[in-house]
This record gives sequence, C-alpha cells and structure tokens, in this order.
Amino acid sequence: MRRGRHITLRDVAALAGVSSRTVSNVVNGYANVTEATRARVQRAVDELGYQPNVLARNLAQGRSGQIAVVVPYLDTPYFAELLQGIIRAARTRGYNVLIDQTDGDRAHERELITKRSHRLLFDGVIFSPLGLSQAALADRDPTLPLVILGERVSDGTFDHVGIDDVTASRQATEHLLDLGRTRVAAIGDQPYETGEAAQLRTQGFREAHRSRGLAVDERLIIRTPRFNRLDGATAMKHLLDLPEPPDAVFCYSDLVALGAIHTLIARGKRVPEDVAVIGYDNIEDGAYSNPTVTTISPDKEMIATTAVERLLLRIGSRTPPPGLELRAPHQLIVRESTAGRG
Amino acid sequence: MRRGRHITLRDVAALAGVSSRTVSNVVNGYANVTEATRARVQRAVDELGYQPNVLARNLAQGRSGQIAVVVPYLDTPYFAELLQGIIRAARTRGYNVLIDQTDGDRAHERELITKRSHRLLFDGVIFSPLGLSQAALADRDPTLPLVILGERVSDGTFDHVGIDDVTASRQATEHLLDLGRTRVAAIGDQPYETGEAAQLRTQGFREAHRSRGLAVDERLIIRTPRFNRLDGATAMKHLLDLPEPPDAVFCYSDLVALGAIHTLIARGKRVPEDVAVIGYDNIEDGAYSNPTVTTISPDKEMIATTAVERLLLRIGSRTPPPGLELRAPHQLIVRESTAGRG
DNA sequence: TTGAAAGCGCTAACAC
DNA sequence: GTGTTAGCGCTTTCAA
Repeated sequence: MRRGRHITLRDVAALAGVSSRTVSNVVNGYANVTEATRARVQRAVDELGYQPNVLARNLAQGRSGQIAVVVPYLDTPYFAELLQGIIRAARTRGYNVLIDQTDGDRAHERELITKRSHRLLFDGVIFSPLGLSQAALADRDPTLPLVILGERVSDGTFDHVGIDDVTASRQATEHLLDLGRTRVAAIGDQPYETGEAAQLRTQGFREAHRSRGLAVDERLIIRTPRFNRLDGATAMKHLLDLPEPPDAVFCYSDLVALGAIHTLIARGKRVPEDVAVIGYDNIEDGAYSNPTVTTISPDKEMIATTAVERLLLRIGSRTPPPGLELRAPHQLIVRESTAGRG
Repeated sequence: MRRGRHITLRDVAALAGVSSRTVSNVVNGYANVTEATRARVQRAVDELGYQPNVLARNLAQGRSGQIAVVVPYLDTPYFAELLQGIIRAARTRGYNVLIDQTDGDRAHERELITKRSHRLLFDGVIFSPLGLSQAALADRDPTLPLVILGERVSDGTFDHVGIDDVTASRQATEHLLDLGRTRVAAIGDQPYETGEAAQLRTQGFREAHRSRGLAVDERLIIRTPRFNRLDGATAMKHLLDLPEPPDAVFCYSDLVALGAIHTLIARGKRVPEDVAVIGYDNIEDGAYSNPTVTTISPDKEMIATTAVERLLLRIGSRTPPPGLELRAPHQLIVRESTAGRG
C-alpha cells in the first residue's frame, strides 16, 4: 500500500542533522527553537518539499481537524446558504467541513452523534436535527462537542444558536393583521414531538392574534410534513377549497410561501390583493420571484459564525463550557407579496 | 491528550484470548477465521463495546475513506441538488464526503488539487472548476484520482461527466425559434479562457440559428460574470433598452432565467407573450415560479452516481484507468415561460 | 533548547 | 487459521 516513497519528518531531520522532535517543533511553529536551527530545518523542509502527513498527525493528536455539519436536506436553500457561511468560518479557523445529510432520518441522526467510530472523524458537530427528539439528543456521546441549530432548547450540555422564533412569527402575523386582513391562515404546523420549530411559529401566530384582540380560526392552521414548495402548494389548495378561504397566509418557510403563491396564481388569485403571503428565512428566491416575497430574515451570517466559534471553543476546552442559548437577530423584510407593487 | 481510556483492538484480543491480527480479521470481515473464534471474538467485541479507531485505520491503510467534492458555490441550487445525489451515492459505498467551496477562487482551486497535505485527507476529488484553466488542471498531483464535472474536456488523465451542452443549447434555441420568434437573445456568454461552459452554449445557440437559416444578431449575445439571478436581471435590463429588444431569450442557467423574468415583469412585459424565456439546469425553483420556466434538464441523479462510481473505480485501481468522457442524458422541459398558461 | 524513544491503534507481511 | 511483529508518520514525555 506504499504508493511511492514519501518524504517524512525523519528524512527532514536526517538532512538537517537534528532530531525529529525539533523538526516537529519547527513545522508546528512551537517556541523553543533557536533561530539557527529553525533556519536549518526550514531549509531542509524546502529542499525536500516536505509536507506533513495529516493522517499521522490526526492519530497522534487524537483529533481530526474536521467538524461535521449535519443538515436534513442540502438542497433546501436556507441550509445551503447557512452552510456556505459555516464552511467559510470553519476554514478561516483551520477546520475542514464534513457534510452529512440525514434526509430527516431519525436512525441516521442518532447514529451520527452516538457512534464513537464516526466520532473520531470529526472533532465536533453542528447539527440541525429534524427527526431527533430532545431525549434522543440527550443520550449521545457526552464527549462530543455539539452545537445545535434550529429550534431545540439547550439542556445545558450543548449550545443552541437560532433566532427568536416566537417573536419573529408574532411579528410576521401582526404584519398581516395590521394590513387589515381578518382571516389569516398559517401553513406549516407540526403538532408532534419533533415539530418544535413549527410549534414555536404557531405560538407566535397565536400571540399575534391575541395582541390584536382577535380569535384564531383553527381551521386556518394547516399542518405539513415538511417546509417545501410542494407542502405550500398543497396546503394552499386545501385553504382555497374552504367555504371561507383566508385573505392572508403566514408560511413557515419561504419555500412554503413560494408553493402557496404558485397555487394562488394557478387558481387565478391575485397576490397580495386577494391573498397576502408572508414567508420565513429570506432565501434568495424570494427576492426575485413574482411577486417578491415578504419574509422574516434571520441573520444567517451571524448564525454561521457564532455556531462555528462556539463549537471550536468547546473543542478546545478541557472542561466543557456551559450550554448557551444564543440568539441571532432577525428582521421583517416587506416585499410585494404583502405590500403589492410600487 | 488521552481523554479517558479507550477500548482497543488489543483489549478485545486479550479478552478473547486471540491475537490482534485475528480480531482485525473478524472486525473487517476477512475470510480466514473459524466460526468458533469468530464467535468468541465477536462476543468480546460486544462485551467491551469496541469500536475501531478510524484515524488509526486511516494511517495504517494510507487512505481516509473520504472523497472531496469541490464546487464554486454551495448556494447555487444546481450544485446543491447535485451534491445531494453525490453524498447519497458516496455513503452507500462507504465513503464520507468532504465539501469544499472555492468561490471560484483560482488560487484556492489550484491548491486543492496540488498540495499533498490535503491530498491525504481524501482519496479522490469530484471537482467542478470555475477559475481553473485546463493547463492548471494538468499540472496537478498526478496520483490524485479526479473526476471533473461541468464543461472541461478530459485530457485522458481524469474522467469528465456532463451533458452534451452544445446539443442541449441548440435544442433550447431551436425551441424558441420554432415558436416563431425572430429576435432571440442569449444571456451568459463568457468569451475567455475559463468560460468553456458558456462558450459551448453560445456555440449551440449559433448552430440553432444556422440550422434554421437565420443570422445571429451579435448585439443580442450578452456576457455575464456568473450565472446568477442578478446577472440575468441586469442583462435583461440592458436588452430591453436596445432599440430593437428581443422577443425571446435563451438563458445559460435557470437562475439567469429567473432574474431575467424578474426584470421583464418589473418592466411590465408579459412572459411569454412579449418575451419567451428558456433556462438551463431544471432547478426546482423553475417548476414553481410565476411563470414556470421552460428549461434543459440534465439527469442530475445519473451525473452524481456516475461521478462517484468512476471516482471510486479510480481510487481502487493500481493503474489508473483511461480518462473518459461520460455523457449523461438531458431533456427539454416545456413550461409556461415559453408555452404560456394552459 | 534538543534528543531518544514511547506511544497513537490499526493493518498486513511473514512465519508457523 | 492464527500469532508475531514491524510498520504507518507524527506528537510528546522525559531526560539531558
């Protein structure tokens, strides 16, 4: 299995006339080396074109220099945009990023944070769980540095980075109500164990109604299995078939909103005149669609950077720091789907 | 750096009363083990909860069990959808996927396929180069198994997987011409060294005109730095400001098409009545946008699977197989942006 | 400040 | 079929 002979630390040491220990010191930029030896070693390194073997270093150090990012779906624009930020942040800090896509599969998600064999492949994980309950999260490999994205609440053993979903959802709904709409629907509820994300949004939806002294029509809260275009399109059909259809819709993601708008237009409705639509995530699609989509915009750059920084801090700590709840800012971006053109 | 004491192969060997060699054989499912010893070893493994150390295995085997996928931008839906397929294909074959995003940065791209230190982190690379010229590709680490996606042509040392861009582009343009449109524009040309992808499409655009006996108006071929929504929106503004604007547009990506449509609608034009638009890539956005986007649909699943299979074949070969040109099928999908509603 | 040498945990060539 | 053992190439403790 030895493909050709590679230049090793020993080769450099031999050429420079020092021990491998010293070469290691030089290569890794440790302090205790005289300028003279450093120069000599450096010359040998250059001359031989030595490049350290990452695999060996990993084994010796017991770390891999990699972090894993685990998302349910890669082709969801929101995750793709977030990933972009995470990869950049990780690389500037010397870490590589291993990507895993779980398809929301509970067993896969479990295995990932449980098995020690995987464990060594990465020094920590940034995880956006979908199928995994809080309980399942809790009995993971306790040595695994973990940062959670999305809507879980930290149990004190990991950090959680996200925006304030309840507030954001309340603001989104209030925006619709303040437009004078009276029958506001919600698309995306998931009233079961792993649907925290959705539930927080529903909660905000309710709070908005309460704050404006209005009652919620429960028939206007639509459940969807995921937050996709198809989910939005299907749910919207259902809503339009109601005896009293809504005049506004709060969608739990921009994809859902785009799907809903697709159905509305196919059915000959005008957006926002007949039905106003608001989304969530501020993905780029929504800025170019017809109509453009009003949305809640989380600060993705900050979420990405914060997640990476906290994770690396965890990785570097002998004693794990306390699990924090970290809130990134968000803002309401008003576009055509609620404000109309011009 | 020893965080607690881990269970090693030796521990298992001791408990089972066999040598570590035998344990290794059992764990890796090699043939030469009696059923009796296998069972005994397995019991020891289970009892101790032994899990092999991947880092050590990597070092011993000189391979990492990882492949790298390098794309210019992760948040481009086309790449995101492709990546999804690649990750699935790799995982079912026991490989992890390391993702790298170059932002089209030439130096970064070069370093990735040149430095041996990276080299060991992955056993092969699936690469979608943007800034890298054919020449730069050629003087890479020759031992690195490589599969290229996109529009490079193989020089015989790597495989290239893609669709037949010239034919696809000709078909797209012919579709517009056959609609009776007489002033067909093209958005996305890149007449410089690293713009192969664009140039092939422009070539198809010209061939279509030739095949229909029409002349190309050079003013209708618009260059763009990238294939994004913004590029499409900007180019379309320029086209509409021409004395004789086009009545149809061939866009070199769906994102460009979505951007162009955005501008058209903002300017009060009807699509396709005033201007017909066709895109390229068949990203999901185009199936839900308003109007939906006619497009060239490459078989992404096949591209992903083929790329992974060829790469693993390369990785497993003592003598590198010849570099192949592999063509995935594509098809024209007609939607509202050229056919209108209903 | 530098050297010698013992790991890190696994694989695989070689011998029995 | 199984054991012995020498690596894989680096880090790092301990001594000097």
